[in-house]
Amino acid sequence: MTEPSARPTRAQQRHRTEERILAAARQIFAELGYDRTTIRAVASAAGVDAGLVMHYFGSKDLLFARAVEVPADELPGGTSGEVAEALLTSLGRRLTSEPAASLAVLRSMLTNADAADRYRAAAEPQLNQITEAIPTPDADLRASLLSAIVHGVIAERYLLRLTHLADASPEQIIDLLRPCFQSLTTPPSK
Amino acid sequence: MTEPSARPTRAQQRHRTEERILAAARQIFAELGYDRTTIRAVASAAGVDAGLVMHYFGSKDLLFARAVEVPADELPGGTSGEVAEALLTSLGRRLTSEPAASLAVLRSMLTNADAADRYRAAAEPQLNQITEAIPTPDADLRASLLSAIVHGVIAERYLLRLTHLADASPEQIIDLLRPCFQSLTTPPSK
DNA sequence: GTCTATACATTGATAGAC
DNA sequence: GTCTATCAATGTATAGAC
Repeated sequence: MTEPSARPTRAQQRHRTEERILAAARQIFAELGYDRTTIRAVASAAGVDAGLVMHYFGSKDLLFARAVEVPADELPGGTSGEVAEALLTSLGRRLTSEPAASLAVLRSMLTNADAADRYRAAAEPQLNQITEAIPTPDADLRASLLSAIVHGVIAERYLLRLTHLADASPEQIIDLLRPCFQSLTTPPSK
Repeated sequence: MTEPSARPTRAQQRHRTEERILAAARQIFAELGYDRTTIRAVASAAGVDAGLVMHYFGSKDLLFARAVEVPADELPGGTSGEVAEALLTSLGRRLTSEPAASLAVLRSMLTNADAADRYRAAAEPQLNQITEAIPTPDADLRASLLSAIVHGVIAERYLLRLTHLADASPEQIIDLLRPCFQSLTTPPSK
């Protein structure tokens, strides 16, 4: 037993550089997507060597996996109307400060099978929860459409930067989408 | 002047192989995206050599440009209600038989600046036409949201293959989205 | 016109020095 | 623990033979 209050240079130092590498990876993956991101670029941004990154994470795939792993955000269920509003607030949160990890997945989604799987895995519990709250036979399709809308808006705002979408305030976007979400979460009035 | 009815092996033969290469390129770009698509794979799929592809198109970028160039589909304008319905029919058409060129652009959009520009260029006239038909100050934002929804649905159906979205019939999707589109194209009833 | 051979750069990954 | 040196593979692009 060495003194417990001493600075543990070993594991602590490693953990710090590991976090630094992960932060750099998240940012670059989000900017360039999976394919265009190189180990060298990540290492350089983190101020370390490329070999060290490999030494820590084993491969580019594993680095990507570690960089984008994120606890699925909680989405409270409830009645159909409540779910619609919860989805809107969730969207609002993601429209104000979107974590780099989600953007990395979004951008890599279409070119990396791993990213696509991650996206699906993250979306599935959300989809199920939404599905349960919608009292129609086509609830699963409605939930999928809601998911598609959310991700379409985020993608075109953050990744594609369509001007009008990028400039608008989250509140404005949410207000415009509210009728959409309500119509999708409630059965036809017929 | 050689006999006009003879088979012009020169230009005609070239044109045929060029078209074969372009068809192969469209398909592979749509499947793999810009980055993962290699000249070699395109050449192989077209039954020719990689050098020939370079000889014809000059570079990978130019090949991509030629492969995905497509006349912007006409979107008739009109009143806000008519535009909503026109958008839905347009979406329905793209949900039944989507040309490979559009999918190639969609998949490459997030990783290739060229593809992103092409996407914007193709979307802009549509956006303007929609904007003009909506009689509200935030018409441009509404148009952008409509665009985001359309592309979100297409991306998750064709590229990500979310099961419920991939299995649903175009009519079912359109019917569910109709209220959304109407609420976005018409001013608040207030 | 079409294909072969190859130059040149870049990348992911490995082994070993400090 | 961190970095240098290097390997092997891949991909774009070029030059030239047939």
